[in-house]
Amino acid sequence: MALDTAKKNKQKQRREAQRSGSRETVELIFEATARILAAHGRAGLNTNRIAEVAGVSIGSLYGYFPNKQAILLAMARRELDHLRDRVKVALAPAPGDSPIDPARRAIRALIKGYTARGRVRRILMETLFSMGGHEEMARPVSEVAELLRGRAGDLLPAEAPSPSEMRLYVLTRAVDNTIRTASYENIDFLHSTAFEDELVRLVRVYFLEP
Amino acid sequence: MALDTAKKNKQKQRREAQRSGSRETVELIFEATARILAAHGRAGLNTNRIAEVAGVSIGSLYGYFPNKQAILLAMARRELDHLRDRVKVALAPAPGDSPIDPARRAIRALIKGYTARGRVRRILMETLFSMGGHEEMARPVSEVAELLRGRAGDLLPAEAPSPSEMRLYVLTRAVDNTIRTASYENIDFLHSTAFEDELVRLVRVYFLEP
Amino acid sequence: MALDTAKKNKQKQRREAQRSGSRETVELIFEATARILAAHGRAGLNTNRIAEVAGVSIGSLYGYFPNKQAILLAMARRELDHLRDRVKVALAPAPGDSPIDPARRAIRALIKGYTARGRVRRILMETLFSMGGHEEMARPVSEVAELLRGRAGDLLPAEAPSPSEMRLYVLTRAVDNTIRTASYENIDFLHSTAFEDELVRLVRVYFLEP
Amino acid sequence: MALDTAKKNKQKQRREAQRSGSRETVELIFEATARILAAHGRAGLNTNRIAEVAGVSIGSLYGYFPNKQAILLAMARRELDHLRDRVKVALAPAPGDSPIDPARRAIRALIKGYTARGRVRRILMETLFSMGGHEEMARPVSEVAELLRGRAGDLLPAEAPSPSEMRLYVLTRAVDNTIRTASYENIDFLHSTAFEDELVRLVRVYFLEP
DNA sequence: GATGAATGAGAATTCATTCAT
DNA sequence: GATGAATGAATTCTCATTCAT
Repeated sequence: MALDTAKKNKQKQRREAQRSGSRETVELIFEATARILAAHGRAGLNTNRIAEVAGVSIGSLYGYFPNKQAILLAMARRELDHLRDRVKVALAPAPGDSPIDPARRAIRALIKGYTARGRVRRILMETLFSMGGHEEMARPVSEVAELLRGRAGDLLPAEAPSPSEMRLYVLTRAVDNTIRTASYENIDFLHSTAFEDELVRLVRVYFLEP
Repeated sequence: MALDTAKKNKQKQRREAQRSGSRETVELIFEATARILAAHGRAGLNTNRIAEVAGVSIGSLYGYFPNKQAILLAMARRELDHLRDRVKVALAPAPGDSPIDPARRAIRALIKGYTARGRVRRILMETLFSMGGHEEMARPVSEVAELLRGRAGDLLPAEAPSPSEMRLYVLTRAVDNTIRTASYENIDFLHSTAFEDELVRLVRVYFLEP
Repeated sequence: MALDTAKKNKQKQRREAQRSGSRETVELIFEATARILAAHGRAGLNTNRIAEVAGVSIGSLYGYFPNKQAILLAMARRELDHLRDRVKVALAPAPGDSPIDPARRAIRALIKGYTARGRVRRILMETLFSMGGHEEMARPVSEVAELLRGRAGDLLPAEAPSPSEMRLYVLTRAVDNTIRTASYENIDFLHSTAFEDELVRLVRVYFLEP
Repeated sequence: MALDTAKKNKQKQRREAQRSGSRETVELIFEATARILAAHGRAGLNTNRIAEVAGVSIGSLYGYFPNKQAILLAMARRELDHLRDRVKVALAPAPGDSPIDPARRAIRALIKGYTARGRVRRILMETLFSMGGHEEMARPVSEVAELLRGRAGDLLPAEAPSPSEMRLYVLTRAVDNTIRTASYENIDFLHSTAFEDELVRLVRVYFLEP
């Protein structure tokens, strides 16, 4: 279903209504959705169930979200933003950093982030994905790539070539996707230092070599 | 419906597949499914529509597949196998190959493979994915990794270290997923030589550097 | 569907019965079901038809009952309870009773009860039956047998032997089933005094003779 | 398994060719139906399954029976006739019989008959029943009643009143139905001598007392 | 704003039966 | 007669969404 079919024309009586109730109700809905997703998968998710688990009336739920997709979408975006934030924090320069340290911290953040709430995360991403949210999914990684581009001077040795946009594209996607896939496959070395080292090595040689 | 909630306990008394006209009917069903998926997405797909477009009765359709999921699953597997086969062919040694040539050919095959039937492919993969087919999705890539492991002697210079299993894991996933994501995002340089070169470089430096 | 193949594993997230308008809606559904059963038999009964005749949406119907069987079951139980109540009332001691009078009244109640709504009753009992409700069907008769056991002192002459459990079993089933069968066969003497007398005699001689 | 079965079906199409193919096929169909009924109940029965289990093609099945009901009906009639025959044999005078002995033998035959193939029997009877076969179901009992009527002189003491038609009706139904119900309820004293004695007593007092 | 009963289009699936081979 | 692939009407049940209170 195309994104543009949502009845956005409806007056959004939600926004932040009373500040207190609104915020909490949305949170209850998110939590309920996550719980159902974790326990019963996407096929087991329906709005009536969400409302029930959230302890909110179905009517209220529709006061906060125009339709079911919107709930999943909002959650997906939030998830995406959280992880992006953590990666950005990891990439921030720290006193005593060697050039590769930020990369290592970012990789760690990704591994941790992708592992947490695995099933729910995956379903949310699929939802976003199947709604045509490709750009949206790519956005956090793009932002990180952009960040790296700006900090290339700091992160790379003077003699290293300034990375092209495409190179940053490939590198960020390679790292991000490899970790994501590994977490989905639930490989046994996912949390090993060796795996982290291997990814760090990928970054190092790919960036530094001519 | 998730696999774990499937009604497996139901009596499977359906007349077994492999009727006489099997081949063609199955093909008709696959084609119809692909066409509907391309035109209306996963949400627009229903068995009655498939049967109608395929020019087959709904009863017949259920003579060949036990349920809707099974159709998608079979298609997903086929898709996976096709691409894996193309990659394997690409990796086969050819006279006059330089060490990196097989990799380049494989990368080309992947780019071409992921681009073809993009939307349908994606939906099929999501289906497989959401049914817990993680292992299954990983299988083709694993097979390729295994193949590379066996041919390391041919492909790598004598002085290069024999790649560990983990290194092969990271490399194959990095390449595969980067191309996949790029095709989903439909980036503009997807079919450029520069992109291909960049990926070839990824393989080269990652394998050859210490 | 037999009880043992029922899909119990399905998520029962249906909004629980006892909605506000419950009483009337349930009644409408029961009436519609009875009407259809009477006119078209069990094979002519389907949930859409029930909803239509009841003037209720199909969705509402499923808000009150989890499936078609449940409707039939609830009706069967109610039918069973009604008749049992009538028989119990008939068995209650009345001033000026001769020892056999309660039995005669009970027999009358049974004949009347089994005759009313004949076809519908029969189908309901078959349903209950075919779902393994043997115990349930036997319950009302058992209760009556128990009641009789408790009142044996009142009902039997002092010199009569206190009836064994088995004797009560045989007697209650004999009477109940004979009337039931007669009503199904629709024999012509069903409402004759002679038939009633014959059954009364059965009770009398069976209880009083050594 | 599936393919194996299919092939076996094919090659077995020969075996007993001309001979009493008809007779045996019908038997195979009956057996298959009984087996399915026993294992999966009426809801689990469908013509394709019958054909499969019987090792007969669905087309053949329809060569022997015009529709599904007809199969059940024929089986029900056969079942009914079997039991009636056994009861008749039991009632036949035997040298050294006391007046009540035939009744006792008949009761034994009924208990045994109703216990055997319990579930299948029940479903067959329900089917016959729900198709309006009340008369048919009553026929065997009526025949027995008629037989008893003809033999009243032998069976009853000279001073006993000749039983009226209605009396025979009540007695035969009382005995038959009580045993039937007891077998459905699967009561624990079903096969006890006490139960048999109780029923014999029912017959005795009901017939002999004024 | 909240509630939750009601709605009903729509989807999956079944299975008795036919008929060309 | 036998075969079994094909048929498709019919049925159950779901669930996103609405709206009167």
